Amino acid sequence: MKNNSSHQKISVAVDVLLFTIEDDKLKIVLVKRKEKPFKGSFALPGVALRESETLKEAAERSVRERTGLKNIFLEQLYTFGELERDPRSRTVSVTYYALTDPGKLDASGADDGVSLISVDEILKGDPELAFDHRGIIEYGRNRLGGKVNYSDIAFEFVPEEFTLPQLQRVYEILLGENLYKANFRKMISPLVEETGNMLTGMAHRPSKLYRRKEV
Amino acid sequence: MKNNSSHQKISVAVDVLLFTIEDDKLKIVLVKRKEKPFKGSFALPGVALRESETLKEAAERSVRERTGLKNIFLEQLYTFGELERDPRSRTVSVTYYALTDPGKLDASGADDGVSLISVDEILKGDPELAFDHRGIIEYGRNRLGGKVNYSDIAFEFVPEEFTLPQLQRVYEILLGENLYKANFRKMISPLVEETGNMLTGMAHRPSKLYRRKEV
DNA sequence: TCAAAAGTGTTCCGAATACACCCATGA
DNA sequence: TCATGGGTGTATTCGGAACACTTTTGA
Repeated sequence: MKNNSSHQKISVAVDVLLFTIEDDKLKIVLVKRKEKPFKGSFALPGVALRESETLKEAAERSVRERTGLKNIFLEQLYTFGELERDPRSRTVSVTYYALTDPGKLDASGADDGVSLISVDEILKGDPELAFDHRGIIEYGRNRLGGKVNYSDIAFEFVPEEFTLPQLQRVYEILLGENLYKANFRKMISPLVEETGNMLTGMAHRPSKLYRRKEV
Repeated sequence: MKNNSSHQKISVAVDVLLFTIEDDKLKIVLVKRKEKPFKGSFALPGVALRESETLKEAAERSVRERTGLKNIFLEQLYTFGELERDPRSRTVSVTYYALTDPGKLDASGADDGVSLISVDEILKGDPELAFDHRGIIEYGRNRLGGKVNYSDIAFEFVPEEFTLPQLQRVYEILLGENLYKANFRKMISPLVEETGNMLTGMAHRPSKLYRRKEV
């Protein structure tokens, strides 16, 4: 950190990867660009960092302005600073990833121009995204996969009350592999407690509802 | 990432945590500040990001300018953006951590004003550091501890040829706990191969020298 | 009464843990 | 010959992987 009297012509952006799971698929919130460059393409929701806000506050603002969501899980992902990432000017992008269950997202009243897109499809190249955002999403997707096993992020994708089969599907989608029911339950049971409610109405045995246990 | 025609008065710095292990202690390279603020205090070596360089290139430059080292292990750590971190101006600091064995560091001819300080001492509060650099080092130290177990970073702290007891000490220092010799060897043996050389001159049985095996 | 998915107990296996012992050197 | 640390084999424990089975509902 040197004294920087000469003036930097470098912009700082904060972009957010807002993930959710819907229809058994990992999806991400993208916005359609209304301006050049990449007009009409999908891009990550992002903001220019203001002098009066921290990085995390900027990320929260980005989420709030596009989706109305507040108080959701938000962690810094990585900072991207390649030279040609933004054709307009040299821009460093500090990225955050946010997680939510689709219920909250539906209820929050998102803007028009906000879409939920399958991450798998994006990584296959369809649709094409603005800037280097596909690469950023790929990086974030990998981080998610790694974090499932040694953190509690999976709980962020389900409502407060959830069934164990629901939670297991979250793990399976994030890990990209199927898990054995009995083993999953043994692994997860110290972290959850029954609410006493049941989820009924299915054409099979009802499942117990659980909540996350405070540890 | 919004069109940012209005001008940001935000500086981007790149600071580096250059760790090494010397005298059985984890140490970090610090520089003594010659200017206000925090004149005379130790600080992380850092540079102001230039328009023409990537973040990683800036980190490499920071290491090279202070220590002469090139081609060492370097990974992004975190980006710090609290409002009052730098009293001069709003500064976002993208941090990297670098690892090296002390032999390379000695041989590289570091500047005056460059010191190797014990990380444990710093975390205890002595010496006090400039800016929020103590907190940054604490964050980096924790990351190192976590990474030891699922990556190969320990090898970065030893020379190309090393003994298993040396490598075990690296693990122990990074983990902060002692390991069982036999178990450590079983864990590490798939990753190393004998060079055929021995380290002699000790008042006990000589130890075999190993190199990292390409996997 | 049957399909479908929820829910549970038990075995099996391999890796991490712990322990016990032998080996080669300098002094 | 002894202190010191290098080096190795084996028993034990624990958690994850795999399997087999029972339960409860709607249709």
